[in-house]
Amino acid sequence: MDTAQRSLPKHQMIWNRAHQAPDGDISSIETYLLFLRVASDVLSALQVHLGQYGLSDGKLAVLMLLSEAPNYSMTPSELAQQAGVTRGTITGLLDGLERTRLIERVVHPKNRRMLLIRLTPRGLDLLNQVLPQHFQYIRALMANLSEAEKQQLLVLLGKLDQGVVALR
Amino acid sequence: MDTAQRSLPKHQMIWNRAHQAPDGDISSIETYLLFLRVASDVLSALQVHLGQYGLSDGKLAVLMLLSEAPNYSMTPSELAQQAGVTRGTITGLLDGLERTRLIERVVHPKNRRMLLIRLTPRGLDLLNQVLPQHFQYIRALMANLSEAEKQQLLVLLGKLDQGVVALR
DNA sequence: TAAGATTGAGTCTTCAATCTTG
DNA sequence: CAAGATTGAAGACTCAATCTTA
Repeated sequence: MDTAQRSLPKHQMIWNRAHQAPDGDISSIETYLLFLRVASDVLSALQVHLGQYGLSDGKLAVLMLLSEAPNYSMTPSELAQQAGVTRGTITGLLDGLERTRLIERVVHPKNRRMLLIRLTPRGLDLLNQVLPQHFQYIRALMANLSEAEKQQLLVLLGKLDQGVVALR
Repeated sequence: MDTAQRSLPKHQMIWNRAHQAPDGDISSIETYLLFLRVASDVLSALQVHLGQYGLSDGKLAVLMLLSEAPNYSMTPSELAQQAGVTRGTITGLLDGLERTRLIERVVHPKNRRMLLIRLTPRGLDLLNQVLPQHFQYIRALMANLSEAEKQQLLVLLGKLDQGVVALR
């Protein structure tokens, strides 16, 4: 069976071109295109899932990071670095989280250039409500894979990631 | 070896919580988190790669779709549907592509509600320059996977995608 | 000068509202 | 009214410029 049959028309085009190309390496392209499609499906499903709680991936990350920080507090820069986004992005996420009272911005006692971001009780409550649901969501998503298949997938994803890293 | 060790701090947090949870299903969560990380790595690498030509994933899709259309022409709605984005998004992509003269908007001869988007010679040239490079890029990305591993990955991705579809 | 945070411009995406034409 | 395209508002992201404080 030809997996590319189920692809988007835009992928079908690449597919056609690859067949015409001198050194097409069809299986790499087929696998890559399927990966792209599954990745964007998984990502957009996650967005929908978290959207039900008014959260995004980035916002959830901020909440989780704060929940394990001493005093439920960190600076914006620390959050940016640990969540893997820029400081500019963190500013935007914090604006949203502050608007819904899930975090507070307080002045840093030691250094007036910095802020301390503190998880509010309301934020902690939401997190404790969301996380179990989130685990269940992940379990449902992976339900079609056996234990052995998950281990396989782990290995293969590792190799793919090595390829990405090598191109950086 | 523990793959989660290489994860972002934000993933480490989920990881900790999962271990505390009553029914953690650790391997599902571990696999899901690695998938998320590899997916965003692959997607952002693609963005960087296409950015070198002033293109994005969506813009490349538009160019490819047009390159195989009769007369190098399609309507915005057709493009939206086949590229898998909304009509609003297409308007924005076309604005960008028109600014750099890769496409033109011409009035539809049959129906004045519609436009015809036509690939310019310049657009076709760029596409013919980009595509071979793109294939080579994909080949490099997948270089760590053997033929058998690519086939395995194809199967596993299919199962993961079934999980996503089931949740919709 | 440098570090921390914010703001502004720009991209890509969505959805809802609007305008034109059928 | 319905269909096609655009626009506007909003979120999430980047990078570069700016403002404040050290």
